[in-house]
Amino acid sequence: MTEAGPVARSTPKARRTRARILDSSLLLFQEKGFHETSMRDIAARAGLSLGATYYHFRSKDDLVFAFYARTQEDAEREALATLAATSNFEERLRSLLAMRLDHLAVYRGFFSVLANQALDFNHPLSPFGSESEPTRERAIEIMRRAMEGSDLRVHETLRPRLPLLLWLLQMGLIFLWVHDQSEAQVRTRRITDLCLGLLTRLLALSAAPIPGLSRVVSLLDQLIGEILELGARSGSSHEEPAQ
Amino acid sequence: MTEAGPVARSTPKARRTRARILDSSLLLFQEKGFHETSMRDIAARAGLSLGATYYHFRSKDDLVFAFYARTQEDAEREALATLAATSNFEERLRSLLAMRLDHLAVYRGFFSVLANQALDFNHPLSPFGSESEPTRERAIEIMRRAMEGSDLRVHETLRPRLPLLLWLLQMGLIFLWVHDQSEAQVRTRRITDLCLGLLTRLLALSAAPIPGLSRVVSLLDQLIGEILELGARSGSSHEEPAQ
DNA sequence: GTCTATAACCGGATAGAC
DNA sequence: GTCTATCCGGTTATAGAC
Repeated sequence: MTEAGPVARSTPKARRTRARILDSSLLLFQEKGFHETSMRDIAARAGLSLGATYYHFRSKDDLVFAFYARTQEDAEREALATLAATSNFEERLRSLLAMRLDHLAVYRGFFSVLANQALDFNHPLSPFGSESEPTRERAIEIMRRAMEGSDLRVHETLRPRLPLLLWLLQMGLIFLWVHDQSEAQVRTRRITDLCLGLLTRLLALSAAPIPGLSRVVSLLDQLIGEILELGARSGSSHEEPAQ
Repeated sequence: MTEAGPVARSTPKARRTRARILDSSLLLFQEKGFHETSMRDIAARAGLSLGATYYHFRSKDDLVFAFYARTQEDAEREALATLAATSNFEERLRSLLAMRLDHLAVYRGFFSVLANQALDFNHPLSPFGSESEPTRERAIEIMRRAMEGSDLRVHETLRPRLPLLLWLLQMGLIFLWVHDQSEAQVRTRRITDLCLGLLTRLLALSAAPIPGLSRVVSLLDQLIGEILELGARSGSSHEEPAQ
């Protein structure tokens, strides 16, 4: 697959034009929605021809992809600051999740379109797809940092899985938030709280001496492993750690 | 919103034409894939004009929807027979899940398209959306029957939630299966087994006298409740049981 | 080589005549 | 119920200006 981002190599002028197109499209998406905004609209708003727009962004989806990258960078900076505030794991996670949603709030309207294609792993736009890997890895790294040096208690088997799972939780919450029709998305806020309470209790329970539990933890660990391997070509469960 | 299924009210002739279009489209989807098949192709194969095709199916997606409903009816018959074979809950569920996948196997190739839009609750095609409610309710009812008269043990608070959750589990497995790149989708089979083992153990644990557990169960119950209410307009958590 | 504009193409969807 | 003609919007081809 070829370059995902810019078609043109970053000339100073090209960069400015690119930014202008992106800004125009985001405005239009907010005003009219994603589907309702045509590439012709975007080109017009940016004061360009349709062809020129396609010179800078290879597709309409590509605009969204560029937007992704832009917000992730912003979020990252704020996240690290948040972690310094407390070593309580639940608190850290709560801040992280709240911050992320606050950050995306302006775009919630057209974000729903993203959510649709998110689960198509092959779609270049998907946060789970290979094209998003760098962005995704950075987001997961944030979760690792949140665990690091916190008071988190959890069964040791699950610990290495946790950063990814926490990121998945975050994605899930974003997904719910996008679909949340309640006023000011209060429902998502309640759901987040419930999840946090549940999560910390379950993690704590996972470290407790309960008969039959180690089997459950082991099954869970295997399950996660299998699911992560789903996209790989072969069918055996034990393969060499291929790159 | 207007009628989802047939545009025309079932004239005997209309029904036959409709079936012919649906058959043609399924063949083409299997041969060439969903995206690669145009409505013009389908019309031609069915020996109709484009306009006539749109008279019977309001959109390309609607074809998939019709297909979905068709398989559901078949699956239902087989499911009830399966339940009679054993009263062991895990066994029942295992058969049900395996059967559903076997049933869909022929269409796995283009089913991935379904999976994409499945999570857009507003999309008429989504199994979670309001348009699919009748089909969905029937599928959930199957799960209720699987629990009924089985040896299932579970915390009483969770019992009423379970049919829906089991259906969700099934949907999740179908989703994974669609994306499963392993040979003959063996990975999905392993995942199904792991899920079943995990599920029965967790359900059993939920009924066990473990300190702190009732709080976890209650949180989980609330969480599920909130998520189910997500699409509703208002924001309070306690509303009258509206129709 | 960097950028822009015009004119198509293609496929989903609709209008309106018969 | 079925047709033909058309719209609309994402995308591509291409020609050429700076």
